[in-house]
Amino acid sequence: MNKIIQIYKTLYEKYGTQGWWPFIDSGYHPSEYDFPKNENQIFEICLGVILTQNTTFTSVVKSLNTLNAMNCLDYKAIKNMPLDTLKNTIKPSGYFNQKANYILAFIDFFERLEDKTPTREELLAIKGIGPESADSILLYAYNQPEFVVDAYTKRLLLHAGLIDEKASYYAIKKFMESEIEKEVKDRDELLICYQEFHALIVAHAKLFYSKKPYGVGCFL
DNA sequence: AACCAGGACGTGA
DNA sequence: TCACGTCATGGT
Repeated sequence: MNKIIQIYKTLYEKYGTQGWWPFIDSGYHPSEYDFPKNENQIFEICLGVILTQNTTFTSVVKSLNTLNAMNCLDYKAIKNMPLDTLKNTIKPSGYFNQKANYILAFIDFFERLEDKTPTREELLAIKGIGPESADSILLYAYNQPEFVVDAYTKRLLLHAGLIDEKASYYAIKKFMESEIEKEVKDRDELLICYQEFHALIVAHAKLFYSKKPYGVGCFL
């Protein structure tokens, strides 16, 4: 058993299943993996992914709640909103000028997609969708086994001495995927592992890797 | 008051 | 390719 799997098991035993991705009406869904249930939930995840870029999810929830109260938590309604109204609604999530346009660009793509699963390259071609957002969308909205790397992941792995300071997003992603796939062979099991692992890293890092010096008190 | 948040883009070297 | 500035609100 390699170190990455050891870290996963330790975090899983400590914090349990995280139930990502959370929805506005039903919240987190620990130990339930039959998600998303419908197209609306797929879009809600994608919307949340864009809004949470470099922003706390509690700020994103404010924006999503407001949209929900306006009966605008779906792509058709958002597409028909005046741009200034959309910007105002998502203002608590920060970068509202950029994110409003990112959301509209994603909706254009989403409409053409029908019910197909997008590729990573297609997602990366959308303005506002970078590596982490593409992987988050694939992992949580489309149940594709793509490991998500975020600032917390890099911090944790750096502190554990498992990666180099200047390791790229893609290098870290492939490192994690190859280590995990050495142990997890079943595709469904792999998907759940990727989904839980990223969520567990965020849960753990919020406690030990959000303020400098990073990693103080970390038991890994 | 400074720092960080479930990053991405545009620019210049 | 990559380092750097910019985008913006909100919590600690």
